Amino acid sequence: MTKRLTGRDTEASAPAQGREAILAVAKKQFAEYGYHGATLSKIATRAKVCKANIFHHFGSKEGLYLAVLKDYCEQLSPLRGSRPISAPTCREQLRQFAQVHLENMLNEQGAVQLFLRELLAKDSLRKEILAKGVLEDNFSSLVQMVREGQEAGEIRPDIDPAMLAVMLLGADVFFFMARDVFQHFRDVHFAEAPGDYSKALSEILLKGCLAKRD
Amino acid sequence: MTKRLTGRDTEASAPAQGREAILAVAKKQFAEYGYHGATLSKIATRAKVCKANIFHHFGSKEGLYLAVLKDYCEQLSPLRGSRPISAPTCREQLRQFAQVHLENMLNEQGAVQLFLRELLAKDSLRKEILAKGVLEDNFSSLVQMVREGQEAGEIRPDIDPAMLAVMLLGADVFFFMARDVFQHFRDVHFAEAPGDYSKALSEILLKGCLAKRD
Amino acid sequence: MTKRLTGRDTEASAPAQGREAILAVAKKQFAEYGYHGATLSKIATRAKVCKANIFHHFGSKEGLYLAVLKDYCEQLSPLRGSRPISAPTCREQLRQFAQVHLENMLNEQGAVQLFLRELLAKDSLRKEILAKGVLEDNFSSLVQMVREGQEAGEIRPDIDPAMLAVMLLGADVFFFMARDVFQHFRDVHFAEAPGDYSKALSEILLKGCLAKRD
Amino acid sequence: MTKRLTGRDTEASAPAQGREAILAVAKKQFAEYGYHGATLSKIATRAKVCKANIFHHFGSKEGLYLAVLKDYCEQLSPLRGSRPISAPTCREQLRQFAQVHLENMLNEQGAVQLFLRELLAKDSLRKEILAKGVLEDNFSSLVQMVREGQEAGEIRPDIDPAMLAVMLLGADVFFFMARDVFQHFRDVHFAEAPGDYSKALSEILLKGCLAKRD
DNA sequence: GATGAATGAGTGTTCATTCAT
DNA sequence: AATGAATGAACACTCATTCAT
Repeated sequence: MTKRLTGRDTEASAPAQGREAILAVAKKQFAEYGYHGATLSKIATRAKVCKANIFHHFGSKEGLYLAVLKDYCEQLSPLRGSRPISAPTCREQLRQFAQVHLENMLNEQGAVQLFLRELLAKDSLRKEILAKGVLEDNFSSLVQMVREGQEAGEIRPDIDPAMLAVMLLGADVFFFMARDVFQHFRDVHFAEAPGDYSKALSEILLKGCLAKRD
Repeated sequence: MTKRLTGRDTEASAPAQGREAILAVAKKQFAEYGYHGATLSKIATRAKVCKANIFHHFGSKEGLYLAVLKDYCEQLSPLRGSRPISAPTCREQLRQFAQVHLENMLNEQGAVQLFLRELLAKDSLRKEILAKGVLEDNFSSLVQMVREGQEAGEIRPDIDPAMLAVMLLGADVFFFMARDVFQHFRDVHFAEAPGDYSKALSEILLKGCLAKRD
Repeated sequence: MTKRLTGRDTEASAPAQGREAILAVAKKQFAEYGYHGATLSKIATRAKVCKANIFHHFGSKEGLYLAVLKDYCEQLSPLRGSRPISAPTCREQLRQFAQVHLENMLNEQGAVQLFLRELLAKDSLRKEILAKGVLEDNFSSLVQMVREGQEAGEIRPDIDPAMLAVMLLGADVFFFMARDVFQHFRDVHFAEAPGDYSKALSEILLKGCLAKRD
Repeated sequence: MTKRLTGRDTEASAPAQGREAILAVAKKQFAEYGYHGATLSKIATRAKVCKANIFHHFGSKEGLYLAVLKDYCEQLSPLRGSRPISAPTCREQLRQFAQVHLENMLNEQGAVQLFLRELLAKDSLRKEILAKGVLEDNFSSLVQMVREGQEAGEIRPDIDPAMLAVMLLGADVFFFMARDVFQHFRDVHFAEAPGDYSKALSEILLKGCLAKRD
């Protein structure tokens, strides 16, 4: 009775309380400053809870970080299905995938930032488990997609499907990381237009850049 | 006469002294653990100098970090010319570039790790100045290369040169970041063969992945 | 029940705990060695608390110092009333004031030492706020006292009341500061007799030193 | 030949060099911040010399401080004679002394600040030796002056000459210390007029504040 | 006479963590 | 579930000092 209902807090940006408030703030902090750069004091302050309360809920900084990681995972995984890839031809599927994937990354900046940082770390403890879990989803979807395209005779059979997948994902990751810097390059016109970027990307992936020689 | 010969230090990884010793250790530590993860105590211990000496030479942790960044920059920039790209056709130049660029990244893992981490940070102070300086070198080389290919009629004129550059660099960056994870993907066969990766990469960039329809 | 009785701590100099223990030690240290001469390590050790605990309670060295200053203020202010000045004639009131004021200073050596040091500093931030608060109390009491004496025709009307106040307070301050040195002056006989000092002081203030010429 | 003549540097405020430059800066710093508040790094920087050079000339911080103290002493002692006290009557001599003494203090703020700080310290090592040396000069002059006045029947014989001396010096010391604070007291009109202060001071000392009763 | 490099002990401060309540 | 007090270890940084040149 004395306890307030906290059920609907997840919807919208209503100020969560207790455990959830901590988690929400921690996600931001870890994403922005990395594991070592983030501090429990700051997280506690911003979440308007006592520092000791963090330990009550998460046991340790490491524990909190893992909870953040897990939360980000759950937040990321279902997204792939948010706008289902469905098109008759493989080339069209790839175009859609390129578009949707980049959109998702930009919608989940915190999660992506954290994962990429994890990739750069040397621990390899969490790196394998987590990054693999997130990457593999997208990766095997793509590979499967390409394989079907090859079986349908649409994609060249001498193409390594994994290679294609890496190129698409890599282009998106690089865009995500360097978009701030791109804005200061005069040769770049797509810095603020992810849609155009995705289109041009899939175009080159499909047709290559060589002029047709006849 | 009274001065000790330190000549051979430059050659191998012989223990440098004073300022250089600190810088060398700091480069490793910052690359491995990031700015916040690295500690001056550890750096001092490993460099076999007094902690206070770091401040004598670099003023502050920030100062040391900037010196490291600057040093990595100078170490990275001239690399582009280390194995000069020279081939009659543009497609061959791109193939060479893909190869050399990835090799360079793998040879300078510390520098690259640091730069990528910097890209993920929010400072934008160092990000712009440094990442721009390093990225732009490779970037504009590539763009120029593609432009010439277009003028020679070798590359499709409707291709955005910057787009091609981003795809190539992005694929390399992504390979660099995720290679550890790749090793655990069964679909991936190039994880430990950067040479093959570069070849397949440029192949797709040039010809695309679509089957020829005639 | 489970809570320990701490009641008697206030009475004597029993070892206070936590915040109060720190404050008590800090007051001594700052008074004895000044702001820069005092160190938090020493304060923590003597207060038998962890150094970090000081920051938990006071935020910073500056914060602790200000708390000390504030505490000394409250300790000093009510003293004026401790032995209320009450006498029919103004001359008697002045005699009493001279006596009581010097006694108070000698009873609160720590506070006085700190205040005088603060007067010699250049901050002017704390100087104004604090010294003013403490000085003004005594100062305006004296001025008011003299004014009433003038209205009653007891004190010469051409006397500046503020001047008289400064002379009385100044003589006490100087005695406080130099009493150690006075002991080695053969001409001085009042060094260890503050009572005599106060008496002689008010005598001269009232009657002057000139021989009566008639 | 290669060495510049440094002889006349002492005159005027020409930028001294080496030892003298250090001493000049150290005097300011010690006076302003006290022994613990002043740092050799700052002194070295401001004197535009190497920190190690300070040790070359003065051996240690303590050594430098003592040199400063000695220098201030020499600077202060002869001042009493700068404007010789000479008047037929004792009362006039006292008036002159009050005036000259306060002037001297205000002209030598650094020295005075340092000495007063020393008086507040607990070392009593230097306190006795130095403060005594400086104080005693003024003190015994005054006492002697008063004694002669008493012998000449000008000063009341029941006055303790030391007491009169302490009151005069104390009033000046207090003015020196609190003059910044005085400016914010509405009752005080002499804060920026040391001349008036000295006059009023000697007036009260001589004649007292009581109204003439007949 | 003067400097730059180097140092050990110490500074104030912050860290993640624990505990009693 | 939540808090304030407390802690030890570590943090970046400054101190006065030394030494070879």
